[in-house]
Amino acid sequence: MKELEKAYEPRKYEDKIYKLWEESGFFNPDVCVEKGEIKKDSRYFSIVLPPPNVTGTLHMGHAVMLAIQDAMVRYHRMNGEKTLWVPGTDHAAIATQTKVEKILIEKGIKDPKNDLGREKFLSEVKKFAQESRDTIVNQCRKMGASLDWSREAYTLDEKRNLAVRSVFKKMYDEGLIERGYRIVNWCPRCHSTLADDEVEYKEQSAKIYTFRYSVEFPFSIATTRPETKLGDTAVAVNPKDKRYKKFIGKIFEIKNFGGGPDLKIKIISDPSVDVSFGTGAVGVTPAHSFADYEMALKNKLSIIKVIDEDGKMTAEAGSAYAGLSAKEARKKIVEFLRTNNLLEKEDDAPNNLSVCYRCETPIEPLPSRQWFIRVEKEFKMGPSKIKGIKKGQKTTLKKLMQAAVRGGQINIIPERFDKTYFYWIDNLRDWCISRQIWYGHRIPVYYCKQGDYHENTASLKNNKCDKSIVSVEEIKKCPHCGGAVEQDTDTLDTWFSSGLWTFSTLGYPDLNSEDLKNFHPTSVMETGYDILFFWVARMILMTTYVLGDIPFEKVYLHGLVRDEQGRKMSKSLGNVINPLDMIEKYGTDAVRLSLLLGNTPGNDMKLSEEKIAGFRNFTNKLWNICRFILSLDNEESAINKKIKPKTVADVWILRKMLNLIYNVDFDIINYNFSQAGEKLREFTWNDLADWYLEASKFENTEEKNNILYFILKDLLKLWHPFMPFVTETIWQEISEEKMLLVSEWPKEKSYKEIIDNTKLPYNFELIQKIIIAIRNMRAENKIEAATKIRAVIYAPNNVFDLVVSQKHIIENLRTGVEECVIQNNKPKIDNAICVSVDGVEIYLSVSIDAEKEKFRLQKEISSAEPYAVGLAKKLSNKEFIKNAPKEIVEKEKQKLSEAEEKIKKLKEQLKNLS
RNA sequence: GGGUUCGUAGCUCAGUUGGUUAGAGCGUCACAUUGACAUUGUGAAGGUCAGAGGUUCAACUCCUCUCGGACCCACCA
Repeated sequence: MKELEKAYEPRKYEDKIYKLWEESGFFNPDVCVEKGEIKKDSRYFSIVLPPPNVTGTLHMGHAVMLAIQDAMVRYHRMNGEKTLWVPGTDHAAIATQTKVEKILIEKGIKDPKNDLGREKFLSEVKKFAQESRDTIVNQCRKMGASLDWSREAYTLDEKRNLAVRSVFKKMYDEGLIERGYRIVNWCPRCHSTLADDEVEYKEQSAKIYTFRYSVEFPFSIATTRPETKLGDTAVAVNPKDKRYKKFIGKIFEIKNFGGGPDLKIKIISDPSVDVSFGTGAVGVTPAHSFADYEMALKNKLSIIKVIDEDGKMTAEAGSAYAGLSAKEARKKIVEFLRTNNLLEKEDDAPNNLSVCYRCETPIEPLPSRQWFIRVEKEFKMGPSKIKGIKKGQKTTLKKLMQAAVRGGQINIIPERFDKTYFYWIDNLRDWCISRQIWYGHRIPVYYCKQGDYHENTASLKNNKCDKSIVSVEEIKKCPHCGGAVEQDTDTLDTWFSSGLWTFSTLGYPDLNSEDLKNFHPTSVMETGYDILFFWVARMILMTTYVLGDIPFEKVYLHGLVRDEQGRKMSKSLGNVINPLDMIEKYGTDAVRLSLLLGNTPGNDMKLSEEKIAGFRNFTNKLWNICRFILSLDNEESAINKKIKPKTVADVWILRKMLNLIYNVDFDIINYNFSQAGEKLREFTWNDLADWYLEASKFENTEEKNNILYFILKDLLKLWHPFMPFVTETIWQEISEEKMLLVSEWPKEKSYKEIIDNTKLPYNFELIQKIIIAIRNMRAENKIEAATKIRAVIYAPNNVFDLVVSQKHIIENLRTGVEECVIQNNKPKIDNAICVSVDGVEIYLSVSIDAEKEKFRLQKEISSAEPYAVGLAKKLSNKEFIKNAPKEIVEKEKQKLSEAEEKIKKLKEQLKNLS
C-alpha cells in the first residue's frame, strides 16, 4: 500500500486526473458501452450544458452550474446508465459584437463597423469568439466537468446553422414567422431591435410636464417625453370622465406645434385612462409607445414616426427638429412651450425608464419592419407526443408551451416557478427575432432584386417579381424570374438558436440520428432561474413545435451566487470571487463543495472565501482519513472478502453506512444535492473519523481494518460526484483496476447482507453517550487533562454485557478513565459525581465541590421537571389519547417514564449529597 | 398595481406530507496536542423559530393579518 502525503495538495493532482479521465474516453457513453463499462441495454441519461457565452471567462454562475450538473452526471454514470453531457458555447450575438467593437475602439479604430466593413469586422469577431471559446472550455475542464468533448457544439457552427435555417423555413412555411411593420423595442446604441424580455426597467425620477398643445386646445395633458408629442395624433380620455365627454370624437388642428409640424389631434376614449392621474387626458403617440400603438390600431389613427433608429428626430418632426437628438429636441420643445405660455407645470415624478439589458441604453420604441414569430397564430400540429395535443389538431405555439408543463411532462424544480412560467406565457406577445447586427445567423431570406420586397405575395406585378424567398441553402438567383437576389442583412436573435439547443446538438435536422433517438428528450435542464423566460421557455416553444416532443423532463433552476453580504457580484463593487483563483488556492473539490452544500433550488446563495476554505479543510480531512486507513495493515483483497462485524462499533458503522447510501440516493434522485452532501459530511467526519476510527485504534480484531477499507472504498464512491478529484486521486493510489469515474455505485444490499448475518447488538450510541457524559463531567469539574480518574458504571442487565464488552473503548476514547468498574447492581459511592444516561449510571470518584454539584443537580432537575409535567399533562388529555396515533402516544408514555426515572435519580443524588 | 419568496443561535443555513426538551457549519469561550489530520481533537455558552390571531389533541411546520427584507412582472401618460 502506498503512503499518502501528509496534506492533500490539489494542484499536484487535478490536471493529471482530468487528463486521465479525458484520455480514457469514458466521458463518451459510446466508449463506455464499447469498453464494457456500461451495459448495452441500460437506461439513457442526458444533459445538454447551457452554453456559456463566448464573451468572457468562467464566473461563479458557470461554476455552480457545472458543479451541479457534473454531480448528476457522475452519479448516473456510476449507476450504470448511458450518460451523456453535451458541451458547447453560445455566440451571444449582441453581447459578443458589442465586446469586440469595444476592443477595436480601444485599439484605435474609431468606428469599427464602418471602417472595416461587414466581412472584415465579422472575421475580427470570429477570431475573438474562437479565443474566448478556447479559454472557457478549458476552464470547464478545470472544474472537473465530465463533458463529452467529442460532441462539442457551437451555436454558430455549420451544423447548428443548418438547424436554424431548417427551423426558420419550417416556421415560415407554416405562417408562424412573418415580416411586419410594427412597433418594436429599439436600442439606439446597439442599433438593433430587442425582444420584450430583453428590456429592463430602471426606476428614476423624471420631469413630468403639464401643457396644452395650443392656446385654443381646450385642456392640458401631461407627459415625461415632450419631444414625442410632435408625433401625437390623438388625446385619450376615460369614457366616464365628465370633464371631457363632450370632446370625444372631435378633431383639433394645431398649426406649427412647438415651432414644428402641424398636428391633427383626435379626442378618443379609452377605459385604460386613469381619471385621477395627471389631467386625466393622455397624449397619444402611436409611433413611440406600445400602449398608444394599440390605441392607434383600435381607432385607426395615423402613425407618425418622429424619432429614427439613431435616436434622432425625423423629417416628420418638422424641419426645426429634424436631425436633433431626442434630448436636444426635448429642451427645445419645453422652451417653446414655456415662452408661449403653454407649459402649466413641471413636476418631479418617479418613472420607470426602459433600458437595454445589455448596455443599459434607454430603449426607444419605434415602428420598424421586422421578422416576428407569431405565438398566437393557429397551425396544424405535426406528429405529437405532447399531452393534450394530437397530430393534425389546430393549435398555437402558446398552447404548446402551456401544454408541455401543464400536462406534467415537464417538471420545474422548484415547483413555484410553474406559476411564473404560465403567467409569462399568458402575457406573451409575438417574438421579434430579427436583429440589426452582423454577428449571428443571417436570416435565410432572399429578396429578388427585381421586386419591391412585398410580403408574402407570389405574383408578378408589372413584370416585377416581388416574392421573398426563404431557403435553407444559399441561393444566387431568384427561382421565379431568374433575377439576382440579395439576402436579408439582418441576423436572428441569439435565443432563436439557443432555443434549438437540446436537439440541434443531437443531430437535428437528421431526425434519424442515433443521438436524437437515444438521448432526446434530455433528462434534466439545469440552469439559472434568471433565464427561465429567455431560454427555457424558448426551448419548450421550439422543441414542442419542431419535434412534437418536450426538450427535457425536468428543469432544475439554481439561484444566483452572491457575495457574503448578499450583494450581486460585480466588477464595479469589487466583490467578485473568481472561481479560478479559488481553485488555484483551495482546489476544485473545495470550490465545488462550497457551491453544492447550502445551495437549494430556486434560491440565491451567499458565498465567501471562508466557506471555500472550510471545505478545503474537509477535503484534507477526507484525505487524512484515507491516509490513516491505507497505513493500516489490511488485506488487499478485502473488497472481495465477506466482511464479518466483530464488535458493536462494527455493526453500528455498517448500519450507518447502509443508511447513508439510502439517504444519498434518495436526496440525489430528488435533487437535494445539499442534503446529500451534508449527510455525507456528517458521516465522514463524525461517525467515521471521530468515532469508528478512534475506536478502532483500541480494537485488535483482524476484521476492523478490512471493514475500514471496505467502507472507505464505498465512501469514495459516494463522494465522487461531489468531489471528483480527491476521490479519484486516492482511488488511483489504492490502485484499483477501474477508474472511480466508472466504478459501480455502492449498493445498500451488500451492507444488508453483512448486517443480517450478525447477532451482535448495534447500540454503540449508548457507549457514545457514556463517553460523552464522562468527558462532559471532566470538563465541567475542571479536571485536568492529565489526571486519570476512576469510574464505576452501573449498567442494568439488559445492557450489561454490551457495556462490559466496550470497557476498553470507554477507558480510551479521551475520557481519561484509568480504571473502569462495570457492575449490574447499584453502587453506593460517597464523594463521587454521578450522571445517568439511558438508565446507565456513571460515577466518577473525584474530589468535588459539593455545593457546585448540588447546584448542577438542582439545575438539571429544574429543567427536567417542567418537561415531565408537560408530558403528564399531555397524556392525561383524553382528546390526545383519542386522536393521536398509537405510536405517538406510546412514545410520549415512554418519554414520561424516562423523564420520571431521571428526576428520581437526580433527587436521590441530591439527597446523598446533603 | 399584480405576483413570488424569505424572516429559525453572532453569521450562513437544515428542519422531507403537523407529533424532536428545535439541529449543523462557521464564529466565540475553555481545555488539549510530538504518529491520519492544527487544514486537528474535546467540551461549553448561545434561539419565546419576526409579531398577533386562528385551525388542531398537537403548530417552526397549515390559514389570516401586521411588521421587515429580496426578487419578478406590468404601457400609469
